[in-house]
Amino acid sequence: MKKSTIKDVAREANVSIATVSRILNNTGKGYSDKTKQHVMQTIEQMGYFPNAIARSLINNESGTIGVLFPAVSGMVSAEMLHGIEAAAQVYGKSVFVCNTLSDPDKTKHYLQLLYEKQVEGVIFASGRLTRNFQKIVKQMNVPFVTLSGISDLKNIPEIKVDDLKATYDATNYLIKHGHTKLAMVSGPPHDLIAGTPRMEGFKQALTDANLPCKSSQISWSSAFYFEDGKHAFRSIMKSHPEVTAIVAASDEMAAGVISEANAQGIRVPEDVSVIGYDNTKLATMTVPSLTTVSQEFDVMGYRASELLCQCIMGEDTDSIIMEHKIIERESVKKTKARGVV
Amino acid sequence: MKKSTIKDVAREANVSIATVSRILNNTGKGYSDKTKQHVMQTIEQMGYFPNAIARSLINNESGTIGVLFPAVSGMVSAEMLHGIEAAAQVYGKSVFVCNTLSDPDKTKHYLQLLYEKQVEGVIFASGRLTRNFQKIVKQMNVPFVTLSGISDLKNIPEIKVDDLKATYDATNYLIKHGHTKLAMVSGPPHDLIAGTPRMEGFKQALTDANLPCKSSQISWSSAFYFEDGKHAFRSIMKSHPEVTAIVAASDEMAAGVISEANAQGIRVPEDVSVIGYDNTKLATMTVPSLTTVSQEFDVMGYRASELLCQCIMGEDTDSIIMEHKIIERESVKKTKARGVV
DNA sequence: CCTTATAGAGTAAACGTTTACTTCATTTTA
DNA sequence: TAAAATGAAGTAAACGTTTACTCTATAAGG
Repeated sequence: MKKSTIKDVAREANVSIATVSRILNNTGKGYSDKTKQHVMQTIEQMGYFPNAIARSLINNESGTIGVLFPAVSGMVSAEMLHGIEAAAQVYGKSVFVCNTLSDPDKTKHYLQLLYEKQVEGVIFASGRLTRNFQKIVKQMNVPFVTLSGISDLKNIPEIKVDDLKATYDATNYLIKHGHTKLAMVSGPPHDLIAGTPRMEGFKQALTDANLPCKSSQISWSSAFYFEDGKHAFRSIMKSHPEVTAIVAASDEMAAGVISEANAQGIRVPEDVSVIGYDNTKLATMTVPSLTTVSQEFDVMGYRASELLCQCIMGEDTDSIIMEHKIIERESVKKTKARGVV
Repeated sequence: MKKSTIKDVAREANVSIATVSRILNNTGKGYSDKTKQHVMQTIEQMGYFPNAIARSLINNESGTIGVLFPAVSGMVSAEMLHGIEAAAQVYGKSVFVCNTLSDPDKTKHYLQLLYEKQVEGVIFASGRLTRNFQKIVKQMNVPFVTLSGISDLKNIPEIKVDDLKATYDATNYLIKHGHTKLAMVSGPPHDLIAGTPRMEGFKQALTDANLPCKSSQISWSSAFYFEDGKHAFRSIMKSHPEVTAIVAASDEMAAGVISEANAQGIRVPEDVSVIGYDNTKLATMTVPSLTTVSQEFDVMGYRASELLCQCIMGEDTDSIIMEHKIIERESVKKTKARGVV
């Protein structure tokens, strides 16, 4: 049973296709109330739905946007995507998801695909938009937005939190609670998104507080996972057993720290305090629950999507630095009063 | 700068659009090697990319599939989506994501949207495809697949694990490890996907082992989250303090159980053993780490997507019951030998 | 050397819409 | 009452492709 088209409707209702089209688009002109009713009725009973592809072709508007993620598995991407989709819906856009696996070839391939599919804009999430992609991005000639990532290209709005500042604040939070022997478990230092800036924030906070700040106070791993946190904390404890507070570059790492501390008979927060980063659901599930820096990923996704849609409509827009805040739970202990928050 | 079309390429290369088209589609006929090279070169230098929308229109193949989730946030959906996208890519399809928020109106709206966008198939994930949707599904006339959900409609292949059997096995695992006083923390009993069958599996295992099985041994909540697990365990401990083992309907709930146990000074697994469900990443992060029933969501997503693409190509296919297995970690204690696994 | 295959390349219709332009009947205006 | 204005409705071109069909020149066959 072939799908019915506007032609079928027109024939069935004894009007021209132009009339049907005008009625469907509610132009308000070009038909009488009577014919409108009649046509609507035939449409209803035929179960006709317009073909969005044909529409796109002539209107030159696909009504779609593309989202590139390194990988959609993982809480962070999931929440972002949720927000992205929600905002897109509001603006009447559909969302194509793409998993680049951080592979430049795959990324380029997806960009081409999105180009061919005539997407009206692209959200580039959690990755680095390098010069490599400049050519295709330029060719596509549609708005791009980076979400929690970085762009080597000019004039691409960004939605992100200020990682440096957030980590600075996290570190400072520990200091304000009386801690003076701090260490950090971090991701890879060459990760310009979540590595470098967070490490930098940690160092600056220490320096500004006139506390010692040696590079050995930072133990980094190749990623931000649970196991990475465990290992990093283990090595910190070897080299700096005097430490009383840890800033972790992700909640997962913080959970790893807690788990390892547990294994070593170190109590959290009595012996060592831990502050996390991300405020994922996980932060509520650890024992003790995690004090952490909140990044509202769903909101970030929403804002990114919103921003993109506004760009698409030709409004001019600007980058958004999301606010962060510290969510206080149970993993940080006040050591001695010292200008408490 | 307008996008260049096949016409522009044709003009530039001094050939007809038909020739360009044939070359692009690699038909192998209708052009000489020389012209092919020449045309490819002009294409390259013009930065031309074919318009997939125009192609779709004439070929009547959109190259897209749609995925409906109650919400893409959350580990489970995220992993599924990852698998879905991966398989779709292999089959050359792009993926539209939709968040229904379990709202029937929204769901219907999305189905219509997907219909208009001419998707070639739909994956209905983690939800119930009710009679409500029968009409539109029929009209769409494209393959549907349910993923970890249920369908009231006939002839819709399903990809799921046998929840009843999996919970039966989980319960049995505890029994085999010498536990005789069991309880369950469950989701809502009217949830036909993850509620009813899991409770049923628990009961059957007890019955088959000739153990007492009163409904008070199951404490259920309205959802499957951490807090739900906490509360449920609390109420179990009130009514059945003798219990030595808990089967939880999700890892999050199990984490809640562990957390609550901790708060009450009950040791896991020494005093009470816990088995989870899902084998999410969370299962490795609890202290102690969770023994749990593995559902490989990414694989499930992949298989669902694969199945759908096969349906699209007209192959006939059948539902897939995924295997489950029990991942042994630290949250279950062997009480006394009794025909151990 | 003439007929017939063959292969390169072009023409134009089709896909399902939208929309500028036209036609025609009815109403308004002077 | 004739001219002008209005509004309903139709005609056909356009969007960027694919493809069946056609045309022409060259190669093959007798």
